[in-house]
Parts: sequence; structure tokens; C-alpha cells
Amino acid sequence: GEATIIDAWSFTEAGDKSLRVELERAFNLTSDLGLVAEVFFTKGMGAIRAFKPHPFSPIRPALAERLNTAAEIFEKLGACAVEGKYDGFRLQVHMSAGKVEIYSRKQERVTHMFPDVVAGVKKQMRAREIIFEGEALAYNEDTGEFLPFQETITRKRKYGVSKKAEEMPLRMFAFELLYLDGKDWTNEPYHARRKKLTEIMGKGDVVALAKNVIVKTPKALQKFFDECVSSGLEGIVAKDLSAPYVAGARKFAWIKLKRSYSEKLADTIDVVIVGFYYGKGKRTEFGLGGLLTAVKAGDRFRTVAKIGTGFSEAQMREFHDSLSKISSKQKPAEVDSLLTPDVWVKPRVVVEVKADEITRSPVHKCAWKDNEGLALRFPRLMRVRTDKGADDATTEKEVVELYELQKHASA
DNA sequence: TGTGCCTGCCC
DNA sequence: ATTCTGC
DNA sequence: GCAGAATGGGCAGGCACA
Repeated sequence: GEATIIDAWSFTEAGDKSLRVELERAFNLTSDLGLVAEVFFTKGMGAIRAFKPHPFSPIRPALAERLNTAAEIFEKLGACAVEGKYDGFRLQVHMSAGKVEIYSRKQERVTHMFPDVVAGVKKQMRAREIIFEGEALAYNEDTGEFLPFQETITRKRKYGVSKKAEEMPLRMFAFELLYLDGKDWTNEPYHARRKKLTEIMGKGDVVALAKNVIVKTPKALQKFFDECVSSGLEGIVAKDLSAPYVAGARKFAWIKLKRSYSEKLADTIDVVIVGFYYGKGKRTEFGLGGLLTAVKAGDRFRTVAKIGTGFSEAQMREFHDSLSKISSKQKPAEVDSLLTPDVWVKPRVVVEVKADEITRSPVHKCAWKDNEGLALRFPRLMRVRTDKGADDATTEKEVVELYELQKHASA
């Protein structure tokens, strides 16, 4: 990847990797390897050290690590800032001389998809030149509810943009200021970035500041997390008050805590394996890349998720061996599935799977009705339930109940 | 014109 | 997105 | 600790084909 290329440049000049960090910073601030190369080879390291972001070159976004409890986060950061985590898509907005461009998390130009955001930014941000970030999502003004990610994502489109924008206006929750009127803000501490962002935010319906507090105790952190979750957010992101904005890195300056990390707030269900896939790359050697799993509905087994993560290499070998022994040439008669695994398996083995939430599905047969079923979002294997048989698996009815519960929980 | 399959990008 | 593994 | 490589659900859009 880019790291290898940058290392190579460092070698040509210094004979080792010593220039890597600075070259990488230049790349992270512009997402433009060509530009970094040109500057490096024509002007040298002095110009690389002087690199700063500028409008219309997307900055590679800072990323967050994760921890599982508020206590662990506080141990790591001490007193810190905490922001609500919104379940939409991340946008980086650039504005200069009245022109606005919007970039996605992967630095794609997505301006044309969000005319409503563009208009809101022009109207609300009191700046000549700015780069800032936030999360955009669909929002119901009347009920105050956020729409599920599945709805928000339909705004990511090429055609029918203005009609869709009218039907489903977005709201953008801003959380980072990176550049303002010629000044690079990425090296400023978080508290300064946030203060400045607050100062330049004008009133309006589109852009708002992300919910934010400063906490001085683990208890306060936990309380804010609970508030966020009960108001329908995914969780929180905690930030080191004195840390700069570290572009393109997963540093412990940002730590996320999602509601699904907690045992109590996650959906953990027991599913039956009905098939498996051989897998690609490294997994070829284990003979298993993933599992097709189902819940129980009377005498039937209806698919609810594929599981492709959470097992160790040893576990993959074990699954391959044990499942091969109960394989079936064809789909077992009692299984309802639109998907075809590489190997069908008699529904016998139960595994515990964790998921962030339950979503409507066009491909999974659980609770299938009117061409739509239910599926798990972010399914991962927790453990094998050797103590359970197929009859003890979670039922379709229980999944429906969890789905209903989840809908009402976010009010 | 409509359907199904595949890809790329969101998470 | 989550998770595991080699470095 | 970090980077890389496996993998998940699902959306819009492109393309082949009926």
C-alpha cells in the first residue's frame, strides 16, 4: 500500500525509513501521493515539513480505537471530551470562495449527492475557507427520531437526487474543524478545535454541532453514554482534550464505545449452522471461510446471517472437520434459504452470535414476509454452544420480538 | 422494458 | 463494520 | 500497538440478457 511506497522514497533520500513519519503526514493531509512525490523530489523535506491542508484536497480521516467500557476509556484518557456517535455517514466538507465540495470517508467526491448539505453549509458556516467533518443522517423533525442507517444510506445516489433530498432531508452533526481561513487547525488541541468550531457555527436547520460534553469522572462518562444510547445514538466517541487531529491514523486519541459492546445492550442469539463456505486467501488452508446460520421456526430453519469473523484459525479447522461429517449433498428439506453455501450442513450445531442490531433483509429468510426478512448487522461468532441442540436455538419469533423492541428503544 | 447478477462503497 | 494474527 | 487480511448486511448502479 501507500506505506510501502513512502518507505521506498525515504530510502532513496535517507537510506532508511527515517523520513516516513513526515512523508506520511503530508500524504494524510492531502490524500495525494503524486503531489507528495513531486514536492519531495523537487523541493525536498523542507517543503514536506511545511505541508498543510488546503480546500479541495481531502484529508484522510482520523479513526477511533475501541474499548469495551466507560471505565477503561477513563483509565486511558482521564478527563476527556465525549461526543455522541451518530449512525450515518461521515462527511468532510470543504468550502472556499463560495464553492463547496464534500468528500466521503474514502475521499470520494460526493458533493452532487447532497445539495441540501451544500446549501446548509453555505448558509450557516461563518467562514471564507473551511474544512470540517461531521456525520450526516436522516432525521425526523416531527418525532425527533433518527432514521435507521438503512434509510439514510439511500441518500447516497447518482440519480433522483433532488427528489430524494426533499423527501429525506439530511442533518449534519459537525464534530471536527481541520482548517479555517488559511490556518491549519489539525495541530491544535481538541478543545481549541471544538471551541473554534462552535464560534463559527451559524444557526440553521441543516448543520448542528454533535452532542458533546467534557467529563471529569468515569461516572459522568457512563452517564453521557447512557443518555446518548437512550436518545437513539450508537454510542459515544471519547477524545483526548489535548491531542491534535491525527489524519489517517487509528490512534488512542479517539476511543469509541458502542452500545453493542456491552453485554446487556447487544443482541446475542443462538443460531444453527446450515452450511459453510470454503473461504479465500489464507482461509483456503482451513477449508472454511464462513458459516451460513439460521433460526428455528417450528420445524423449519430460516437463515438470519452469515458469520465470517470471530473464529480463530484452530476453530476454523475444527468447524471444517466437524461440519464435513454432517454435510448434506443438497439443501436439507427443513431449511429455508435464498443463499447457497459451498457445503450444506444438517442443522445440528448451535453457535452463539453477537450482532449490533437487527435489520430488514432482502436475502435472509427469517420472518420472511412481502419479499423481506430479518438479518443481523455486524454478526460475529462468540462461541460454540456444545450444550445446545438445534431445538434449543433462538426462534424466529424471538428475533421478531428483538426487532420490535429495538424499534421502540430509539425514541 | 424488466430481471438478475455483480461491483463498489457505505457501515 | 468486527475480529484475528504476525510483526 | 499496528497493519493487513479475512469476513458480515445492504444500498445504488452498471451490464448482460430475456
